[in-house]
Amino acid sequence: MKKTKQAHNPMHLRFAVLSVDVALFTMRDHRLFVRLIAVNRPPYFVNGKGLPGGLVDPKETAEEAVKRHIEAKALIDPEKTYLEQLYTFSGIDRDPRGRVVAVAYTALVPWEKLSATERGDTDSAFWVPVGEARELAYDHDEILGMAENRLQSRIAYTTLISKLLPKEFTLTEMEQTYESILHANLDKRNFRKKILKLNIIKSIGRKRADGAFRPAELYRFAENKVKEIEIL
Amino acid sequence: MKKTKQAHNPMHLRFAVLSVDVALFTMRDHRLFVRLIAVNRPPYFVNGKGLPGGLVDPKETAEEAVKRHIEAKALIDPEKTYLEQLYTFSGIDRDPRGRVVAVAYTALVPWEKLSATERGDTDSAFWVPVGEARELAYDHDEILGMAENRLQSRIAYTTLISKLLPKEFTLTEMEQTYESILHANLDKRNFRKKILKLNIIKSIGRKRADGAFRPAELYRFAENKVKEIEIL
DNA sequence: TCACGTGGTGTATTATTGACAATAACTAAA
DNA sequence: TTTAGTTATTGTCAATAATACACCACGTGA
Repeated sequence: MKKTKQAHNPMHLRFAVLSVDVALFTMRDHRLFVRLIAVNRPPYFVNGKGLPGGLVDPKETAEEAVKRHIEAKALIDPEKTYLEQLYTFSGIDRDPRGRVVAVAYTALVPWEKLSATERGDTDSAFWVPVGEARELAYDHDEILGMAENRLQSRIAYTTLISKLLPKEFTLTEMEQTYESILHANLDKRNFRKKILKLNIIKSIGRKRADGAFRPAELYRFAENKVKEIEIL
Repeated sequence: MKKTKQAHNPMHLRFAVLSVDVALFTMRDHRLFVRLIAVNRPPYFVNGKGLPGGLVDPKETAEEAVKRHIEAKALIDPEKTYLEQLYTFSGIDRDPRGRVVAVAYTALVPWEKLSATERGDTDSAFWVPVGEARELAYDHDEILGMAENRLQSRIAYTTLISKLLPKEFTLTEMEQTYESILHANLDKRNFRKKILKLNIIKSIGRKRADGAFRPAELYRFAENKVKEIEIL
């Protein structure tokens, strides 16, 4: 009888506050950074930090909400980012303000695509090396950890790395990006052989001179779409 | 000003109806089946079918809600199933009754674990071969399609198959399960070499006589946990 | 004991991986 | 112009893994 009564409640009496949170990553001189925002709500008054996020409006999808909050909270143009849904966190006490279910997203953006403002830090939004982003508000440590794990495994069997690299890049940059995310060293020769055989990137016939040494061949991704291929 | 006003609305005015849906799979004589339920709500009156699911209560997590609905709607003991979150669907018009956000799950259960009742079909809950489960209510075709895709890719690089096989199984059964899900033929000798080298299963030293022919060695999984290993 | 049907195994070939270091290209300073 | 300094680029060999492929083993029941 209890169950039946619940099941017959009008829908508007059943509600959950729905929110989105996003782990927005970029690769800044071979280190992975995440965009954090200041959290100044109880009980996170003192120097609180957390992932950008906020509520979902009744008339927007979760993805639209993420984009809106990336713009408003992270102060980054959402159109520059690549979004993937990560996981939905529905723990009852994950937010001290009440029942809030969060759909978490991972977002990637190449550092080179960002404007000077977007690269900068303010009191309310700032870039932090992933390794130093700890003790975040709510369950954001868990969300960030899951985002990092997922990123690590997905770059190994998809072309996701293309969403962190600039349009034109060298093989050394590509290799360093992998090494930084995977916390591993790759063999230069074997890496090049493997990547070139996959036909996911193509030389654009130009070189980049970056100092007093041999310039590196520039490449770009053959497709814009993220494909599922065994890379490493 | 509009944005500011929204942002300051009290939380209880921002709501979404949160629901869960589940693609519950089992492997019944080498074919993948999914559990469907009758859907008799407008506009799905005539012979409507859909995935089991329902609303999330304010005091339960999404996973608890899935388990509750697996029991109540699919008429299967949820403790027998293995659950994985699939994706959250937040399309504004996905449910004609109003705004309903769905957290979709995949559930797996070995056919051998089910009771006679659970194996049976009623008017309101029944097993259907995955290939024949089409034209479902709401966006359940999309959810089921995504669940099937995810299952296909995850059995290739995790030990997920263990959640579809009975406790004790033969190598032939294991191979047929892979073949059925992947819609592919595997080489018997190479399959056995590969699986045995991975050390994910161990012989239990007994055989199963299944007819007038040589009995097959029985195996069981070494670990209960689903591990991420390259299998195929 | 033999016919039947499934279970179980080995080998040879090819493809892939992984470990390894020398030369090329360019700049700037002597 | 020569040289020193720095990064870019390339190939070989050995080991391992992947693939293709066919026969005997084992148990049952006629």
